[in-house]
Amino acid sequence: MPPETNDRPTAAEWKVLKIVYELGSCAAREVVEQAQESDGWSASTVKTLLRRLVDKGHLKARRIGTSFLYRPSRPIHTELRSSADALLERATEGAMGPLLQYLVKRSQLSDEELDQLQELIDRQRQEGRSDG
Amino acid sequence: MPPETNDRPTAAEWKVLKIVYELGSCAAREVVEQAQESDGWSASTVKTLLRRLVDKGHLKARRIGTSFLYRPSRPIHTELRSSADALLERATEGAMGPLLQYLVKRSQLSDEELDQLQELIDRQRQEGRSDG
DNA sequence: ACCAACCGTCTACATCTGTAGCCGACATCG
DNA sequence: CGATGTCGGCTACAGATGTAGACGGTTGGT
Repeated sequence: MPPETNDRPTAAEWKVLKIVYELGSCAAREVVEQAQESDGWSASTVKTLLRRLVDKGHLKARRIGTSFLYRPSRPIHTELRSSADALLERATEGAMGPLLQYLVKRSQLSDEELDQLQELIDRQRQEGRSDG
Repeated sequence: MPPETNDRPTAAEWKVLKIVYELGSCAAREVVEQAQESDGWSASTVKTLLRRLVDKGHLKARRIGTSFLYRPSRPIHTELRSSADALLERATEGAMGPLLQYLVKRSQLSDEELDQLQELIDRQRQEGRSDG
């Protein structure tokens, strides 16, 4: 099993990575179009970023005739957790509470998601009690 | 008022920035000590990072005799929100729910923080209803 | 068979990052 | 006053990043 590279995507790479996540499985051209619209990048730029993402292991490229079909190597949750970890490392004692409030506010969660978060919070209270 | 530079701290810079946040207001030497312990960085490296953080506007340096007293330019929440924004930009539709669960789990919030988050969630439900 | 459109590859290059050595100024201990 | 330790400043430099042009192969039309 080719090891999951752990080199994180850079900011620019994340933009195209996100596009691929949204498109699912796609050709370079589709990504180029999207990126051109949203960021004004040239085709070359996008192609370079796609290549680097493949090199780093975030994308898989499957050859189809003359071109490639790109798709994410891992579920987006895995990638996002990696970004989230950076946040956890940066937060000082007591900073996560307010930060999470900020995130929840801006996330516009659905009722269902709010319910799930709610349940998790209840569970956390339990654990907190029994844990010290 | 000198404008808040919007150049975000890099990963390495964040490490020393965090140390300064934890120490409050401190001399370079204290930061160097901490960083040496936690990351094995040379004094030079830490000094470079401090300087860059000052250049970018994340730290203020006040001259005290021959040396400097460093302190954060803004509350850590402001800096963290900036990092959090990156996360929000990266998340695709429906990805924030699970991601927030992950963050809440790893954050080990206090009962008080859990209560506040809870309240916020309740408020969010209200808004969601009236908002569509 | 030829030309246009398209595709991925190679190359380029200014900047930014990570990491650190060396130096001169000042201070501190004798 | 001289030796020694500190401190910030300057310089360095390899590797990562952001951004893109040029090129050669292929394909689809005519």
